[in-house]
Amino acid sequence: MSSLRERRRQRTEETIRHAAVDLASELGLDNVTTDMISKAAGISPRTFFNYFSYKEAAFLPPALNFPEGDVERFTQGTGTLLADITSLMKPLIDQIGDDRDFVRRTHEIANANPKLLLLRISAFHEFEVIIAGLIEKRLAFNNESGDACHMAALISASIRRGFEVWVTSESKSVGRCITAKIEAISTIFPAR
Amino acid sequence: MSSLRERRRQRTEETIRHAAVDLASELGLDNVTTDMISKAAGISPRTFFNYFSYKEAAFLPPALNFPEGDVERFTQGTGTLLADITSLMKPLIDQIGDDRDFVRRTHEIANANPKLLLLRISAFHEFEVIIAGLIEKRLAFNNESGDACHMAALISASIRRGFEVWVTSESKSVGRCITAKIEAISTIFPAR
DNA sequence: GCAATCTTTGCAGTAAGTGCAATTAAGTGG
DNA sequence: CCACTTAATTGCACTTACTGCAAAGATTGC
Repeated sequence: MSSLRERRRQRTEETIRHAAVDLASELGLDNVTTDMISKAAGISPRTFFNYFSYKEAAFLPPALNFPEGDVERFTQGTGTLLADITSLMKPLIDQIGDDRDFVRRTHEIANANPKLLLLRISAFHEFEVIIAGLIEKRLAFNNESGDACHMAALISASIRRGFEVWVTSESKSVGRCITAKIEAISTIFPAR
Repeated sequence: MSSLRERRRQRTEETIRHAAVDLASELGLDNVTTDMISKAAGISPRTFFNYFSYKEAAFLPPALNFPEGDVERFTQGTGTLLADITSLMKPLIDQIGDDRDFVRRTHEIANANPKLLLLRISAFHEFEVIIAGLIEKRLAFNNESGDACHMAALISASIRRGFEVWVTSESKSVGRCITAKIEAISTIFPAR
């Protein structure tokens, strides 16, 4: 479909994000206003709210999406649950990208700001609910029993921790940090 | 220590809470302002913020506290983990109280309001972090191994679901709903 | 290059939340 | 009962987030 328009839009969004994070890294989120961000990004204050429906949204990662078909592949999968979850996560993890420094700075900003931290936490929770739904579908498809909600809780907790390890350390890639934590589940959770 | 002062304070807080919930049940949280709540509660708009640091706080349950000594009893406990968790939860559950209708109304308000829902979710998450800390201590005390974080994820998910069942159904008590969900963990989680 | 469509912007307005200083109420010690 | 301390309530002015609307500017498809 569109092209110039869409690219401009994405570029502007990036510009705003970076202006926001730069300012908040320096001054703390509480001392940064949407006016300051707008000025730094070279847009009008009103335009900020065309891109982000609330101030904090500029500091949150953009929504991740499963690629076409991956969801079906998972819900109808026949491998072990943990292996199939790991495959399902791979493309999502790739969307997090390689800009580790930027992610880390947003993480630091969030850790210093209760409101933003809360938004991150609830994003993880929403994710957990989605996973629970997928596992439920999968169990039904395979005529298996089990508490999808519990499994999702374990998986989501693992991913959250893997992500945290990645952000606060230097070495391994996101993918390796997260898959390591997911694998660790199998020690207390019967393989399926 | 104080007496009249403290009782007055608690009474005012209750009055505000009820005024807030009454209005929001009727009109939806978005259509209720702090000015409206203040007027309904018979206080000045400024006083509202002496009691609640943000509007939504008036719709959240007051913080629950473990009774003196219960934490130590748990971290040094020798029963099965799930049984001891259940005992630890009992007094907290009692603090939720018997005013099921009121709780249900706050629940309905939250379900219709993303911002409030998010605050509830993160309250559960904070709770999960606390539980993880306690389990970690307990494992260390008993020289046992295990991933406290995973166990806490399971327990917190169970409590959350038990609570939800209670709120959305009619029959059983909070305590029974929650303990039932905690017990269900043992089917996928080795007893300790 | 014209018409439809989307984006940006300015402006005016609502409501949340804060800091401060004055007033009023409660607790305490004599 | 009276001073004195301490806490609670309030009014006021102010900042900031966020919205609706309508006008102006840019993009696109034809």
